[in-house]
Amino acid sequence: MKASDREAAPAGAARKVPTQDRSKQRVERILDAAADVFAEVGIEAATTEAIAAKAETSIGSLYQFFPNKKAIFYAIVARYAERVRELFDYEVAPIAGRTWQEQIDASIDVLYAFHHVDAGFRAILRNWSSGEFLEADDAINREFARRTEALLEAHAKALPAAKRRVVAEVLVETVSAMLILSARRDPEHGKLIVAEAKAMLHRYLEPYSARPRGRPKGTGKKPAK
Amino acid sequence: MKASDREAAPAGAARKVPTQDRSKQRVERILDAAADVFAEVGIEAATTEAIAAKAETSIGSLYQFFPNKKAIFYAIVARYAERVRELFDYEVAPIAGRTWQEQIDASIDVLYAFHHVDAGFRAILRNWSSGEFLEADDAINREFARRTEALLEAHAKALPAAKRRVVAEVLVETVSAMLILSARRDPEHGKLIVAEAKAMLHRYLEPYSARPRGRPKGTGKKPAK
DNA sequence: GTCGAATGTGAGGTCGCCCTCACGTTCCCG
DNA sequence: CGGGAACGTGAGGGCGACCTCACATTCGAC
Repeated sequence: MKASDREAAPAGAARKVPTQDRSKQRVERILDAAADVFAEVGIEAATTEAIAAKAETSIGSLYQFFPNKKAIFYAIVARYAERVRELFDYEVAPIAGRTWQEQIDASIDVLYAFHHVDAGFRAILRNWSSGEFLEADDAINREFARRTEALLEAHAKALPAAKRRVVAEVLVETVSAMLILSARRDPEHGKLIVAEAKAMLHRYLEPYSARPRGRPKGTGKKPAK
Repeated sequence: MKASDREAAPAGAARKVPTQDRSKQRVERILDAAADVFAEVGIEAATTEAIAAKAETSIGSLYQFFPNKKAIFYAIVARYAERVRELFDYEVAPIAGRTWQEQIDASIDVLYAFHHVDAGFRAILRNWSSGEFLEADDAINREFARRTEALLEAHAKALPAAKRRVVAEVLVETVSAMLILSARRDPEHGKLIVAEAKAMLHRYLEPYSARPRGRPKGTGKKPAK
């Protein structure tokens, strides 16, 4: 990807949309391969030839469905964003009977597993370079943050509405950073990091949490204020 | 920078070292220009021609002192690492009479200012792509973490030695993430983020801090354990 | 002032990468 | 089974980026 591509096709310019099953699968294979290649060598250094090769198809096919490399990138981002949305809606949604600490821990565990299942994900999510791509990263995290705000509204009764946005941003960005850090270390140490991150967030959010007095689980210590 | 550069000169291969003042200044100008260009368009998309143009010199001169683009990149990383070391040694070092909370706040403020003074810094520090460059980023943060460990040893008496490394890593990575996030937002909102980050770290570190009982500033609540 | 070394220059060689296009293959509908 | 549409292929055009090299300029010691 060269600097001069800056003004290339907007996102998914005029191209065939696959109608047959065969080609739908091919498109999926291309996306999978692209995610792998991006993760391995970086987005800019990834070549369409390498992607096609890994997808076991020809460049011609690749360019039949994607107008250019950028479009492939954005298609992957869209796919990830969709997965993240689903994850949030089905896995991170609050479960009745959980304490908010358990809720946090469970959410982090879910995201941790997601990061580790799809090696491309964590690479794509953060490890790109120029401003244009950072936009996409930020967009995903903003979406995260928006949904986190909703969770805060439900759970963190002691948190004034005006501060919700900042707190949500800080939370999302911290969790992202911790998961990425943890993925960079060996699994054992990575788990320590995740555990420590959980502890940090517990202590951070404690003053914001609604505190129905006299919970049986409580340690007996009083809330900070 | 193409994928095939992977095996290029190790870092600073055989090249003239500047002996005259004129050329020393030129090398500095090239590094400054390169930092700017990297920050603007990303590392991979940056071209040696653009760097030379911004440094108001010719490509020929550039290649007289640097064997290839990678070498320029690593020279910048080394320069930044050096500045960060100095920052840590002279600005983040503990000051007698400060509470540990004040120490944290002051350190973050110093790093915040550093990030904002040198626009290239924050861009370089995180926004690069392929694995090779991530190495360099991680290396800098490991160095940060090592020095933070030393600070923890001095300040966080309640923190067992075995946990120091994880805590230092979590701290460094969190601060990095928060500063980068804050730089992505407009300055006003950015300051809110920094303030919130400080609050988070205060609460996080509280149980680890040495707690000479009966401090006048204390809220009276007992540490979590 | 003289001369050799250090430094500066930029047109152009070379190469890798993006993407096209003309042609071959598979699918599907009646 | 026939024909048209969808799909698949890969050699190669074109372009831009890295880096070289032959030559020009400046520096500094004597």
